[in-house]
Amino acid sequence: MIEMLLSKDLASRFRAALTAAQAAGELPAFEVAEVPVERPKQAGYGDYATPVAMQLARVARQAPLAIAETMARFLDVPSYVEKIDVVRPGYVNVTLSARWLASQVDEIRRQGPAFGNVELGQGLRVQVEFVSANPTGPLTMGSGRNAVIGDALASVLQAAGYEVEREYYVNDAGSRMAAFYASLYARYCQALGVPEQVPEDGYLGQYLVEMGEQIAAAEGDRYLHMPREEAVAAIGERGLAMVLDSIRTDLKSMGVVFDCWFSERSLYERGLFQQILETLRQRGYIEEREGAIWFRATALGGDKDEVVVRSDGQPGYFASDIAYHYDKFVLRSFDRVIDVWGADHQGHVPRMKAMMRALGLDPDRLVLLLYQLVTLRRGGEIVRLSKRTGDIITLREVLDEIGSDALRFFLLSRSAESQMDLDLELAVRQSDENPVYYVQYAHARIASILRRAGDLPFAEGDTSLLTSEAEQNLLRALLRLPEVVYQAAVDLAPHHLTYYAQELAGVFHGFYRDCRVVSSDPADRAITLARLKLVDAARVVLARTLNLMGMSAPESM
RNA sequence: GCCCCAGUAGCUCAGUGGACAGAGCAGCUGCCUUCUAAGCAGUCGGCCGCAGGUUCGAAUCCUGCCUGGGGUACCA
Repeated sequence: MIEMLLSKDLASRFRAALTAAQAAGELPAFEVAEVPVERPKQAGYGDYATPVAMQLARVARQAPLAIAETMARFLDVPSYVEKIDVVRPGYVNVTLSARWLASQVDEIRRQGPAFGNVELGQGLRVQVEFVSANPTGPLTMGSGRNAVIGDALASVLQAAGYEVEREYYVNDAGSRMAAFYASLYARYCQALGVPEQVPEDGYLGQYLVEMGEQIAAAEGDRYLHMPREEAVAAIGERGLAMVLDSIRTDLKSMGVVFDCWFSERSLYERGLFQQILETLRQRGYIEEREGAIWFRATALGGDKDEVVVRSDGQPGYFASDIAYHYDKFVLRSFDRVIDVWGADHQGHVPRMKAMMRALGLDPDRLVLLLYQLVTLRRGGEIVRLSKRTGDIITLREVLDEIGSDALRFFLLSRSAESQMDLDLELAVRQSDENPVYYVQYAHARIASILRRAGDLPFAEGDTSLLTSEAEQNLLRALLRLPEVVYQAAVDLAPHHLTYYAQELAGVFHGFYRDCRVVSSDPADRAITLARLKLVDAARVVLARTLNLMGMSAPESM
């Protein structure tokens, strides 16, 4: 069974201590809220601390220090704690027992790849829908950030005890696709020497020229003999399949694999959209105006109404979104859905929330996770991106240049709401100094030590020998993973993993400096076995951390 | 105009109510006979955009302003 997080356990013990002190008449009656337990930034203040006494000073009408002392006196001190200190303004500091810390080596090794899991989700079903780029061309760097955030978030939520499904929403309907089909048709014609213009709002990228040539080479001019509309549709289908195939390939080479590819078009083919539209109409959330059909978002807290069916009779993107989210929540009954969106879609958030209300669903079950866009530079020069004009840096190009591990780490290492600059020249030039190698190198070092150990029976190692500062620091760092997973899952912020990974690697490198592990001196046998066991536990934790980030854990570098 | 995100070390960014504000890169000084120097140790570097306010305590919360990015009713 997975143990409770120490910080949560301590919080409840502090709370119980306050209540007990009240019952004993040593503290006045007041509402005891949740007790904050934090990790002191400064060394020397222990492993955990609570400032709760300062917060209670006013309501308890006592000096913070007195409250802290009283609370400490009534505290049921758990076996993993070495000592409790009450200090200066009113902090209560908790120091973990060295012996208990060392004993966790066995616990980590016992849990293996499951170490780091926490019970937060309790089996709740969560869908993470991400990437979902229009299949009109190759994936861009923006989709790369989306993929990395979505995939790592899904992994973190799984580790936190949720039942997670990864989904890609294929926008295979609508006006953008029509423009794509017409553009590809034009390129196909041009490849055969037939003059045909790419439409005004079409896609100008070079990749479409190549696709047109490929189709011409494979099929000859047979599409030219069809009625034009039929030919555009047939070539479009073919182009869609080609693009989806390349998208799938690119994502797979980043280690991103989806459980479900959901077709937008299917929402219409199944009649689901028409059905939901009727439901909303009956509920009074639909009205016709200026020849279009509108969703009355303003009646449900939205900032403005939204067109569902345009005056030309074509359903807009929002029409699909309504049916799609009905399908997610009602037909597939996900408890929670997280849509990962670029910040350029932020304007839709209020209407999505309004839509949830219109469907009779709790808006909080839908989370729109927005990430700011990536600004690409080449040597300081901003590279403007547009799939339509064809001025793009593809995800594939960057992957080929710096590799999946480095790209994932880089794109994951900033919080979603922070805009980020990626200088392509720098990314390539600094690749040797990239933190990704720092972290992976620690894993390779561990593997090297374990190889050196040969068949030494370190499973027999006596962990109580692991008392030095370097060993204890490493133990503390290893035990932080569950807390990091917990926090990343609560905040929906997988970037915490990258900072933890660097810290863990740093602590390990320090341990490596201070502690010779494999000694040839027979007198050192006991400490060698104990340290090998610790190193093996470090391997487990570092590998899990890399795995959660979707990165490889190399045995050698 | 209005709405959203950001503004923290030379650069890229963590930290969003608690103890002297952190990391990586860049700069400077040292460390390889010994399990991988893609490493380690040290050092330099900050009116946390500006001005008020709330609080025992503010980079963190509130108000106003400045700067950058994004959005803003029939594109997605």
